[in-house]
Amino acid sequence: MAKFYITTAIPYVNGKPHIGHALEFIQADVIARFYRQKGEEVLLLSGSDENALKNVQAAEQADIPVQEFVDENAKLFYKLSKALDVQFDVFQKGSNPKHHESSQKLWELCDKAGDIYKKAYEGLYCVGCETFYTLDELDKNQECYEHPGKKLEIVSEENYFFKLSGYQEKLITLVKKDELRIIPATRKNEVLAFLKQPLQDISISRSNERAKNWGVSVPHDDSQRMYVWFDALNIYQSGIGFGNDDETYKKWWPADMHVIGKGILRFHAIYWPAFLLAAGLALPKTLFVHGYITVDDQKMSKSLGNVIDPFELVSKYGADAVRYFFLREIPSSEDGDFSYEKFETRYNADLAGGLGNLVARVVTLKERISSSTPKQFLNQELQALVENTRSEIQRSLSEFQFSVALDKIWEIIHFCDKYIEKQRPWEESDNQKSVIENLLFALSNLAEFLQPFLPETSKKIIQQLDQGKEESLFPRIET
RNA sequence: GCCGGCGUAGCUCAGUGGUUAGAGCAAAAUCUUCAUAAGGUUGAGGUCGGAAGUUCGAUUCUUCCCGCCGGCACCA
Repeated sequence: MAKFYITTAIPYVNGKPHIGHALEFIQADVIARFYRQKGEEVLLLSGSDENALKNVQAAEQADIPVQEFVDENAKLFYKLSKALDVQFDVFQKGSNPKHHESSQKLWELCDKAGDIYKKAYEGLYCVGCETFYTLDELDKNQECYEHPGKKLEIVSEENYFFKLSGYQEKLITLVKKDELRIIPATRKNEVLAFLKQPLQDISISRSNERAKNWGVSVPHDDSQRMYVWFDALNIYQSGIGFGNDDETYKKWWPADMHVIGKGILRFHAIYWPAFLLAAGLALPKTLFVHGYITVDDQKMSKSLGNVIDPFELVSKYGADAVRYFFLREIPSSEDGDFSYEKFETRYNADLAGGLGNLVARVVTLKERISSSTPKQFLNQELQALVENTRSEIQRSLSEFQFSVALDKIWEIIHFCDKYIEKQRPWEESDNQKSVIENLLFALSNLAEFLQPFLPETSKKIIQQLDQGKEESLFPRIET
């Protein structure tokens, strides 16, 4: 049996999840469910990046112990996956001691390869933010935006560096040859454009003081903690046993796919493969990069007050409606826009009037005849359409075009509506029974196709075909 | 500034060197009642961002211009 290991990005948990996280969870879940349905052995991993300094700062502000703070927030992310019917097989926390050990192992492998060295790092440090800034991140007075009027200090600190510069050519080759496949092509081009400039070595540790004694300790040096990205990326490995369970690790690594947002492309396309190359480990096969979601065509932000709470969406419309909207309306690898108006229009047109209504009318028609769902089609046209849809789903999902796949599935719905109109199976006739049976079989195929996208709805359709009419799948929203 | 992408019906987008440029949604008319006042049918709606060029012929290729978006490292 083929294995398929897929991950979401590892969100840093200094706040609550927003709909961007929901989008990514849903996309990854659909792919995982699709492969699972095909019979492959699938593992879907997510987790929480808990070792970032930002977590410490956010915890301080909330006046909560750091561990407690990240535990609470991580729980919310996990809860979101449940709310969305997203099935994580592993949820690896960055504060898990096994993860710490695992990251130390990765560090030691890189060190053994001679790719880690110590060097003084000098930069502009804002005491207020407790962060280093580069000049272009500062305002015209060379002060940070959070703390105007406060001069930045030049701080120098000994850190460990990773010889990223040594991997330039290898990375270019890997990306060019699609050995590290990056989807969509525009993101691949961006990486290649970036790799045209000479790579600089990167700092991969912080002083304990600056890290506030939080995060993974550097092996054999108690005075330093790992730079958060070094360990965060390794959650992809630590969650499947790297450093503590060789058998499990060997079974799943390398990752077949990392699903990530466009903002963290460089870490995944350059740093991560370089760390793995240094450590002599296999590389992930594919990076799928999605865009960001705007709300009413504006960037989501706390200050604008337009942040959409995914939990609220789910409790208002249901998990499958939320899944449907994000998969159908947000272009899978570009930015997309959310608005309640778009959501409700989509919902009423496709879910209430389309799918839900079709199921209701067919299930009612079924009660007119004594029949159960047949095992095959009698109508050739319908059969051809369904078979064609099966291959179209396969094709479009291999290119992560969720929207196209759903569009193809909806063609079956439109066909069935027309078929009913034309055949008038509510009237008694010689072919009444066969028409209804065709529809029943069409719906059972529909349920199969919908399973990765709308798992709960898929289940309900099968149930209604079996047990007769129940409550509406998607009650119409009055606007 | 440099690099890349985009600009097609009211909205979201598809598409092709060649006869009348497509889909869905929204809006209109009409048919129907099995169904969630849902569904079917039909019609309307576009100088395919602007200008020039290549060509027998360009929305599709080239150049320029205008507008929008993304990327340009140690920040998660």
